[in-house]
Amino acid sequence: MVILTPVSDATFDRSRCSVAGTLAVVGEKWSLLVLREAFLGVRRFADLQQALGAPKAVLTDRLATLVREGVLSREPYRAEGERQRHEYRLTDKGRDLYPTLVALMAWGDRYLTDGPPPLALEHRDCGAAVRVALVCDDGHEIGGPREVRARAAGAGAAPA
Amino acid sequence: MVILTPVSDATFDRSRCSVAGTLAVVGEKWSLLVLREAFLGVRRFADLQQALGAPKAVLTDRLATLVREGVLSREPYRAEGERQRHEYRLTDKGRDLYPTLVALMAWGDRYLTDGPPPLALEHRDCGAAVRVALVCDDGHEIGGPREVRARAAGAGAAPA
DNA sequence: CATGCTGGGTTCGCTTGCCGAACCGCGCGC
DNA sequence: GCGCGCGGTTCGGCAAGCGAACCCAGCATG
Repeated sequence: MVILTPVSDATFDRSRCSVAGTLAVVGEKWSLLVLREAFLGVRRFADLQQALGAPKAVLTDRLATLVREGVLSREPYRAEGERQRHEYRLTDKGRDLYPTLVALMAWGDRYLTDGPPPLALEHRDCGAAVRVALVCDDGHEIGGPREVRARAAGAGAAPA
Repeated sequence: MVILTPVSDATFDRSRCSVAGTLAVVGEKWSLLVLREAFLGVRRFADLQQALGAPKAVLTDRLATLVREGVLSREPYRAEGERQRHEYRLTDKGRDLYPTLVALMAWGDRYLTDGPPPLALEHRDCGAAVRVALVCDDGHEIGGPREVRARAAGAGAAPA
């Protein structure tokens, strides 16, 4: 007897869910905040540490993970009369996490902050405010989850 | 003397950053996965527990947090000849986290999965695939972080 | 009535992770 | 050579996550 959730859409293989997978990469504490700093242009260990206030050991670990996962790259540089150091910069893979960060920020701006948002994003070309939108490939803008249907990949019969 | 990072855009007050704030609400382990299930229509404790495989105690705690934060509501119900139970359902505040989940999922679909995504989202009206996009209020679609400028709230030309 | 079953938790040890502070090592300027 | 500062690593303590065991209400069964 299989007592699964009675919800039709909910019968898919959680173990390979993309949300879980992404969280396995960037879901640990500090990871997404490191990326926020990266998007703000912070690249050096000391600057990250000061901006975040995270323990050095944790920061070291998070950076190593993000580099290993290909979200950041660790590249040598040397400043005027100093020894060689490394800096951490976003890869294309990392840059593609931008919408996720913006979505998190937008929610916080709306529900956690009163008054103007602490950080405003504007389109470099036209100066207008930037926001995240759900759209479908036919060009419709989507208001919320109710307008969306989820379909599992093995949409025939896949017992878990 | 304030020694902040030399990076121009990076000088804003991290302590009230909306990304950090949002993560304080949904950034703990399992929280976003609970919400994923919620968006799939899973509402009952036992169903959540089975779907996620999280320890009961943690799940209890996450649900309580999400209810306290107003992301979920805890509502009594009673099924045919059973005693009264509670179910957890998304509030509007919770529903507004949908783009965040979709963004996380999209990234995982792209970089973590080969082949078709485990879960496909389609527009209920037209059947076309759903994706998350960055747009500006003038209607331009934005390709990535390079096209965006961040401005701190306290900075010079900030209209209230 | 006593008994058992089931859903929704709570409690209990154990392990893992996070934390701040201390320590270390390399390369540079002196 | 000496000291210094960046970029870590190490260390002890605390908090969170973990699976398993336990608990309690209420319905069903005998």
